[in-house]
Amino acid sequence: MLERELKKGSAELLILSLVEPRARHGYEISKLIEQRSGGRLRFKVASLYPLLYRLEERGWIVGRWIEKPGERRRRFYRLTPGGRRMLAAQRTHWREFVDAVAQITGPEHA
Amino acid sequence: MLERELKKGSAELLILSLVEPRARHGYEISKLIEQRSGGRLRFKVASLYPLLYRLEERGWIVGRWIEKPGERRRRFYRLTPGGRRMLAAQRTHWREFVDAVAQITGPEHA
DNA sequence: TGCAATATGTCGCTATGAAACATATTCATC
DNA sequence: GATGAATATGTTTCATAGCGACATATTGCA
Repeated sequence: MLERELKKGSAELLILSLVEPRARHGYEISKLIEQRSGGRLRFKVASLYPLLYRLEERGWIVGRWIEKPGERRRRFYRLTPGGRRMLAAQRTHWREFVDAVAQITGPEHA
Repeated sequence: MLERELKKGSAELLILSLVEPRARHGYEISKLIEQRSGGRLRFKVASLYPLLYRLEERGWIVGRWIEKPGERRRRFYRLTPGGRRMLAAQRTHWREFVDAVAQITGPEHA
């Protein structure tokens, strides 16, 4: 149960958060995660793309190919209404999880 | 990299934190996690015991059978010096990870 | 021409969480 | 004295998923 909670509460939360304000493509998402975490967090392509497909399968995001002359083709993902609800739930979930870990590992029991 | 960070920073961190102040046995650890998290976090036996063996293999904890008359046999685990160093590293690691997630998912980029 | 950055994708390995199953003891209740 | 809940530890098997390595293609700069 523990790791399941974590997975639902972290990797997916990151993606959903990033596509919330605007549609983004995979490479952009991976760069954003790296930049905003100061290089501490990094998504490998073999993790990121399959995760995007899973999120799309579940109906939380939808991808759309954008092809412009003079640009490589990119697949932009945007949040669906269902994805928005999921994001809200996962934010709460993540907060609770972090609090729980703090309760268990905290110095108040030393 | 992301999930690896999580694993190092959560399940193992919980166990190491709990055996820090005193030696504890598996069942006690599982109950403590459940109690202190208000039932939100729960370790199944099929996760907990193999994890304890792994931590012992790596030399971070050592188990010792305690048998007293009128009591079931229980295996108490205590933190080793190496485990103590690992715990300190993982605490820092976890803090950094949580901060990084906050940076990425936070409202400051909306 | 060559190389870095951009952009997307797959294959195979490995780690691990968890359901289901298994065993045994202590203690309170009926 | 029987029944069952709580205590206590363990294994087998399965599903999930991250990641290293590999593959492909374009843009733009030196």
